[in-house]
Amino acid sequence: MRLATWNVNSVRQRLQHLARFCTTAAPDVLCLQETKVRDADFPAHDLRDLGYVHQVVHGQKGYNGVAILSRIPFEGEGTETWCGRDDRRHAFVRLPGGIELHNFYVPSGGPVPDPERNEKFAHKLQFLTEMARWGRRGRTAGRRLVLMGDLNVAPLETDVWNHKKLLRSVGHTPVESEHLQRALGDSGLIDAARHFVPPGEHLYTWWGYRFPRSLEKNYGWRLDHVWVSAPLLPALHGFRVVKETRSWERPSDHVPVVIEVA
DNA sequence: ATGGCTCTAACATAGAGA
Repeated sequence: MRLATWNVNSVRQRLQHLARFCTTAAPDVLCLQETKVRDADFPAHDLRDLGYVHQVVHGQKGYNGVAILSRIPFEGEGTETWCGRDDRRHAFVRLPGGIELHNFYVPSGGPVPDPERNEKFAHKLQFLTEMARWGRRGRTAGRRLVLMGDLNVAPLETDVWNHKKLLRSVGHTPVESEHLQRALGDSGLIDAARHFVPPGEHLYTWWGYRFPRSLEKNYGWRLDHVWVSAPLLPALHGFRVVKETRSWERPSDHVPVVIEVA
């Protein structure tokens, strides 16, 4: 079974790219973030035509929004809200074989990495704290679980193109990295990317629009993550960042991440 | 210290992304 995650930065703007990606990479299940559309306007038919007839859609007008698209029937599905808000940032399904798949979109955190001065940064830290608590509740022990999505934190030095330069930039501050690593550690989940790509090697999934020629200069960040539980690790056979989508015409700033689970 | 670019909502520009 092939699972993918992709922050598409508007599902309606990215339909051609989704068709191209799904035709070539052929994921069985695809987690989307930043769909930016209310459920009534979600392009369900276009995605059904690509073979993704099973869909969990959890969106809102203009911002946020997650969806899980699948060729494989779900055995269960749901959504959750976080930090006492109605933001659409989390959906999950149960797949055949008892695999629990969670799709997350963590808040970006605004421009200033100070929770006293920036409410969005405080919200981000609170979200990561709630994630750590959520993962701890015996949710992962002995279970076949995959957590994937745009977690909006690049926790390792090699997860950004210039560690020293970006230490005070939101997404790579020590407090965010600590929060993310705590959520990972407390959950007992394994960072699938770093299972395949050693921590000493640079690895990115996002190249910003605003920095001139960020892709050509490879000024990237690893913001999109896949975590798997220990019982699934023997079945985890492949990991790939599909960087080429970033050079397609009018791309998302994020690229897909794909794993294979036997 | 700031903005760079892209998208949405709604029709000119402002907010969000990270």
